[in-house]
Amino acid sequence: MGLTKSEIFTEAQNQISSIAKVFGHPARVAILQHLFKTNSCICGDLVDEIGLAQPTISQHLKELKNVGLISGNIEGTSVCYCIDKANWSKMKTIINDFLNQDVNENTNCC
Amino acid sequence: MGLTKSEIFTEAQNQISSIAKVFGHPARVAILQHLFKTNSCICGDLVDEIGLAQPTISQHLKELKNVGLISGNIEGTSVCYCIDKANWSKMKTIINDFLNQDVNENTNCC
DNA sequence: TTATTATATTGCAATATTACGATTAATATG
DNA sequence: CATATTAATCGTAATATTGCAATATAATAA
Repeated sequence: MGLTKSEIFTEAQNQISSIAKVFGHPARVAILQHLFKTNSCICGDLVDEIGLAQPTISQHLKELKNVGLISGNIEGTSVCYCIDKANWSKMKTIINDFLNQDVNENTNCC
Repeated sequence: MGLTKSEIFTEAQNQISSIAKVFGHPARVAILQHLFKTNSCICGDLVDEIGLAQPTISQHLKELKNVGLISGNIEGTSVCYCIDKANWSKMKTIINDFLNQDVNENTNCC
């Protein structure tokens, strides 16, 4: 197997998990933090910042692009990446709604 | 390869990603939602609720236990699971701090 | 045109994850 | 005790992910 049975889950459950999955690798967390920290578009210096090979960084950037969290603008021979603010907000709402669930103190048994 | 290079990332980055990784599968999202919804401990009926085999559910529960998000109490021949509220709160803070980063509007270029 | 530079893609090896049947361990119940 | 019930563990097959060398592509510079 090794194949997630997405069909048996709700769209919301699949959405939450696919967003979370993207955050589930330290390189992608580091890339996002760097994009936030510099407050501007970042190109190839991510390879120097993070200690991974260029194709590996490129692959992680692609995954971040696929879920829409970042976008890239071509600037001469380099590409300029930055956070997609609108999608970041949407995503934040989805994750927050999930995290802010609360257990009912009364009926809990452990 | 296939081995994440955790050594090159900060402890915080690794912590964020390992929490997110747990949410990165719809079955675990569904399990947590069910534990919240029922407001009480759930045992083997997770297997009926979610459409996965018993060993698979057991494996996902183990991962949730490993990061401390749930705990299980043995009750006769069955096991009673519930959200670990204290750890859930701690985790929520860590993820929220990451999600609430904001880009500086002024210096953004895309 | 021919470099040069920067990023993407391909291909592949190593490892991880998902899922489940079979089995085991522990506790109930007759 | 024998047997059912419940959940964990083991073993394994299928697929996914991570990482990188090699190569391709695209844009600019000389």
